[in-house]
Amino acid sequence: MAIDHLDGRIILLLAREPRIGVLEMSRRLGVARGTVQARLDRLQSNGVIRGFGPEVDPAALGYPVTAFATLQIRQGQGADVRAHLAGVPEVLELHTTTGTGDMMCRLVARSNADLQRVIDRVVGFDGIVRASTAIVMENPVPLRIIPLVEQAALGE
Amino acid sequence: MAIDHLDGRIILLLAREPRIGVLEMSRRLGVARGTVQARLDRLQSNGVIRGFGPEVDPAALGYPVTAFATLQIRQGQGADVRAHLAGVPEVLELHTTTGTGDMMCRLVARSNADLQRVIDRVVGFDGIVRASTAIVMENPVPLRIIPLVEQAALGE
DNA sequence: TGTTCACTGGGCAATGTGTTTAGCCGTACG
DNA sequence: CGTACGGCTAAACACATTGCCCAGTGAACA
Repeated sequence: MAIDHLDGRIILLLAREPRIGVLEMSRRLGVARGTVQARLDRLQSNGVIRGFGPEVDPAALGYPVTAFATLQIRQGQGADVRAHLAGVPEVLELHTTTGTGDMMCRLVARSNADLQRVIDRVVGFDGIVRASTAIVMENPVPLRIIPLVEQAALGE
Repeated sequence: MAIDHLDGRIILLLAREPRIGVLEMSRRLGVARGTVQARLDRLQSNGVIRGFGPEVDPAALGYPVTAFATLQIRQGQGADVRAHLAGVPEVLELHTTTGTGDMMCRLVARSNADLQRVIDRVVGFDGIVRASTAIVMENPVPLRIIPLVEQAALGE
């Protein structure tokens, strides 16, 4: 579960040049091909590397507006609300949280006007008592993992 | 910028089996290899597909706790705060938003106790006036893009 | 001491890649 | 009405990479 320095370098290399092959990696890292292959297999079966899915940009798909919505749920309706939200394509992510809200989700929309439609669809469900939305203006730090990988690879 | 049905199928296929090659894709989709190659190149230069970086699970790396923090920033300190937060490895993501808070970030930590350390580090900066944190308990809908791709591919 | 494990370095056949070619077809445009 | 263009197909080629095998080595450990 803990990763060592070589694992870290493999992930970092993969993050920088995803299309790179195992052979080229072994050359760059100065280790045998079999080693890289074994490490990669282990990282994947460990669950450290979940996959290599394409990173799709919602904005390029025509959904340039992102927002976060905090939802308050009627007691005992949690499961229904989850199923409802999972059925809305514009809901990219959903978490249940502690704090003032009960759930928090990430939404995208085609425009600010379209966001209204999305929100209506999200909250137009019986189990949801209240929603408060924050529209994202800028994204100074896009979702990243590399600094954490570096930390984990060095620290351990 | 808009994607058609074939683009959608390529992305979907890639999302399901990321390690698949261009040749195998062309076989499954029933089109020529050159077509798939051309589409993929276009999707990437379009920015629709940003890359194929490995998806790393913070939990498997030893950071099982996720939280969202809403930050209030002292006027005019935005740039400094961004730089500060970008330097914290446990800050996975940062947005500036409308609404009650000025910024919103996603944090990870090794434990609830460790989260305290992370938050202290995050808010231990002059430009940050106030922070309120919501700890994630469950993640019923992990970050996803496929439903949106399907929608974009069919609707357009 | 003996065993296990990770890594090395090599070899092999099979497969995929990058790239180019030519031909086909529908469409937009002069 | 004809033509030029863009997207797709199909095939070819040299080349690199993959998946898989093996034997040997060194370190950790019982």
